[in-house]
Amino acid sequence: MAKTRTIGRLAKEVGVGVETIRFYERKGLIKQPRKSEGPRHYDDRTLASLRYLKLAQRLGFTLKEIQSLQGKLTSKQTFCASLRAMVEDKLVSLEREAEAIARLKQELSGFLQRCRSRDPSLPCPIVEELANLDSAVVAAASPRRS
Amino acid sequence: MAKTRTIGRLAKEVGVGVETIRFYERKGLIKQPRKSEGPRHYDDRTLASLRYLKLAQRLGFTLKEIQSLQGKLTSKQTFCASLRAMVEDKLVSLEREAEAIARLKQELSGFLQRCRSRDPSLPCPIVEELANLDSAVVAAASPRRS
DNA sequence: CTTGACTCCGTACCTTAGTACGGATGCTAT
DNA sequence: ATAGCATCCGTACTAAGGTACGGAGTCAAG
Repeated sequence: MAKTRTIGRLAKEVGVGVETIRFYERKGLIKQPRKSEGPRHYDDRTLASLRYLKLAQRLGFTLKEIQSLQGKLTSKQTFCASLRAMVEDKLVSLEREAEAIARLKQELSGFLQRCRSRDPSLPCPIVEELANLDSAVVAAASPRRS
Repeated sequence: MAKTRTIGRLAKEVGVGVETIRFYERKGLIKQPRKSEGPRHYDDRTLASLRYLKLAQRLGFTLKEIQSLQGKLTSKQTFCASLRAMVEDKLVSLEREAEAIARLKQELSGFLQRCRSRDPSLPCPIVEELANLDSAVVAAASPRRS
């Protein structure tokens, strides 16, 4: 039940690299087993911590956020409240991100639309548009000295 | 018409820092005016290049993409084609990003839902869920030595 | 004539999440 | 006993897009 493993096996079990585990240790995200003459041995708690970390990461939390949440682990109550607050914040910021992406998609689609639905005998309107904006670009595109 | 300005005024006109302009110069994104005894003078072309760069950035292009597009500036034709290809790629990746964000929102909402709609006398189900996953976390939350 | 603002230039630093390197030592299988 | 991995540990590097710092020179106003 209380299995232990070396860092290499732990890495394989969690699906990360050995260097990644060392990196998490340095960051204080997981604890390092005490030194004991030769290779360190990682217990099930550390394995679980790592899995938890990876889950949180998959849910969009940064390592910093995960760490600050670990700092809230004084009681289940405060942990639950902090976790909920964090998830709520994350949802808000995801909403904002989604909106920004939608706006960009709109803008780029319009761009393409104008480019595709042009008179093929005329130059691309987008290029012309940029041309007005950026005479340097145009000069480079059709070199004629100024 | 052919106004010139020092780096500080250029920065203000475009709304970036002086250091940022130097950074773009080092990256080869805008050209540096030739040295002329004392402060360099930036012309309207450079101003336009910067505005163009900032527009492209606002549309979600990285500096690297912007640079590679500048490399395509041999003719309006190839420029137009490259630009269109890039915008199309960007739309595809935005679509993927939007989907990923939607999935995350789903997952996090479900999380909150389960946490909110619980029997208030029982412990938070999410915390319990994490508990099963991470005995180390729980041990830290309600310390009782193992 | 000196203070303050501006410029020039190189270099270092920041964030995020790792990855890579290199030498020393330890473990394992033949 | 020795070849060949694995581990330990510190340091440096990556991408992206800048930001900051330090010293030196220049310019205009008061």
